[in-house]
Amino acid sequence: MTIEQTLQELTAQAVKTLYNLTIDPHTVTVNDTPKNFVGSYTVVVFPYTKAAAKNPEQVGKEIGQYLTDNLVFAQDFNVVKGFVNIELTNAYWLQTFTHIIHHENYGQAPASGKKIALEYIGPNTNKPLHLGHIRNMFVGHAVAAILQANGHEVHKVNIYNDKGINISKSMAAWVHAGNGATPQSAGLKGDHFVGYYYVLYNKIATQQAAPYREQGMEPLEAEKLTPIYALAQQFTQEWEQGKPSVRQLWQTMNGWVYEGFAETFNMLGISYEKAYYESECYELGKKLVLEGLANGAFFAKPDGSVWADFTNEGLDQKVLIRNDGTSVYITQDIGVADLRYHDFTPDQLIYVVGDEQIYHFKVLKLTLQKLGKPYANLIYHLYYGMVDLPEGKMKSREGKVVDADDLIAEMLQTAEEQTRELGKTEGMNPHQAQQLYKILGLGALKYFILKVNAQKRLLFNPRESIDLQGHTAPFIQYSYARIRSILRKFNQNFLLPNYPINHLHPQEIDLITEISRFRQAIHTAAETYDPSVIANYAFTLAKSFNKLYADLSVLNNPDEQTNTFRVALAYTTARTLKNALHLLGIDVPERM
RNA sequence: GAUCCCAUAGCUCAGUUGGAUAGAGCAACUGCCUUCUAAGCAGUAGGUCAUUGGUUCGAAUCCAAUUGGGAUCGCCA
Repeated sequence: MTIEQTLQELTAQAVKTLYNLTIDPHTVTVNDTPKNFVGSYTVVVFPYTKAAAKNPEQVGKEIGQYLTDNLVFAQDFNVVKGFVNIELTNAYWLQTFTHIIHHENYGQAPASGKKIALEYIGPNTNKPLHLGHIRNMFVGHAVAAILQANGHEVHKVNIYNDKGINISKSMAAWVHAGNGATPQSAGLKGDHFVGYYYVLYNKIATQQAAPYREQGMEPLEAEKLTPIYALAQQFTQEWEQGKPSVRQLWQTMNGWVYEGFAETFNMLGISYEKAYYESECYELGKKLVLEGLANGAFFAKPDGSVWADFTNEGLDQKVLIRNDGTSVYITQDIGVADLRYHDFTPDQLIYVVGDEQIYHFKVLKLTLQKLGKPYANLIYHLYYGMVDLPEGKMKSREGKVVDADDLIAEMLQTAEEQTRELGKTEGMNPHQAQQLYKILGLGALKYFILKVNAQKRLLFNPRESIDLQGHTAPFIQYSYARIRSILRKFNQNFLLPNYPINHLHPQEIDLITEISRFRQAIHTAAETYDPSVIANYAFTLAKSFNKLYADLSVLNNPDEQTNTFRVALAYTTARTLKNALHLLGIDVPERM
């Protein structure tokens, strides 16, 4: 039982004994005592003043006394208004700390038996990754790690939207204007190479559509009349028919893209256990839809298209198979869900996908319910907000995007410049220095994105480089590196079973308190699927250590016991910082 | 038109199941490196928690309305 739970139980007992009021211990509010008051935990007693028929101050004193009398670890208490602040004994803190230092994986929950399949990344194969994917990857990776730390079995999977009109557009432009070029001949990363032709397609289509638009036609309609669109459309149909030359070209261009993606994933430390491909799932999706049509879950329109009706659920009708018999986006997701369910038999299917698709996943869930699938209710759409540029939302078609690879390169460069400026590379060989730039640059980028609650929109200004000071990953990494430096200097065994320290410094207690919160932080982050909980936790812990470091000496105290104890405390802090950052996919340097 | 999301310091964000005087970082200003790494620490200044009403001992937090911003409602993905 945690100390909070103990305090809840005892408060319920106190209320029963003192005022003959029976309450559920879970309803007792126990908070961390704010910094400007004395104490560690605070019990709120306002709710019991009526039953006690006394003022809050009086009730606080009585309950405080009861708690102090009945809790071994209670040292003292004070009452401010209706708040009872409990001070705990040094013995409690030492015991807490001893427990943590002996548990390398403190914070990790025991196995829950819950199995989760988590989908993330989900790129289209017609263009390179951008800042939106970066947020997706960081959030997905972090949430997976956090759920794992909370005891769940997590299977990370990816989905490639590898077929359809957008890929056909890149193909059409390449056939139209590529002259047999390859990424090698063009000197481009594969995904950028294919993306170049996607942008080129849009240029050509815009040019060809100009006369129609001048007649007042909508751009989307005008595009459909262009020869380049006709070619893309033709590829799409021939692809569905399985025409070998089209399949061959498709495979080649997708192959280039996958090579490019792999490089970026590798750079970012992003991985997945299994990839699904739309091209391999849409037929299963169609089959399931047709089964639904046969058993009356869906209906057909006169033109042959297949629909689901959600008007009873307050939504619209939704097309599932087009009148030409081809599948739409949701059709593949039906097939993917089915495959994934049978691959992993998970207890939950998490989809890390942007909030623009909230409606899509609502419909997907309802569609699977209509099909009577057991996994319909396992679906959880973990959505994140769009990334805004100062000018507004990113738009791929207009080339208004922040490219992932460019951004990574800029971060490494920023990290290098600042590191050199501070003269931190002294004594490092070029390889070590490069490693450090990467740890710091990518750490700063990941932290910048993950410290914001994933569901909120994120503002990114490409003209202002991401800070390396303040509320950032390097701040936390710096605390870690400082501690590593101390440990190198100390160079003795400090894992003693007992610390005969009678006078714990308040800042030492603060730090132990902060370290001990890691378990709760993981729990909260997992429950809310929110990496920012961990990001903020790590920052608070680092700050707490930095303050102690500035005010007290860790290893230059006159008495050896204090040195040993503080080094152990620093060691545990570093370990916790490292573990916390690891959950965010962020590395730590030994020196910086 | 309908559904959903958001609104906290100049800027970017925290703020637990409702709890004390709403907190950080950046930017501005002031101190602190002969002692363990100054990517740090301490301090000053900065707020009508969008507005109004309601529930409550207590509301940034819950409810309603209003205002402003955004997303979605494609035989795009």
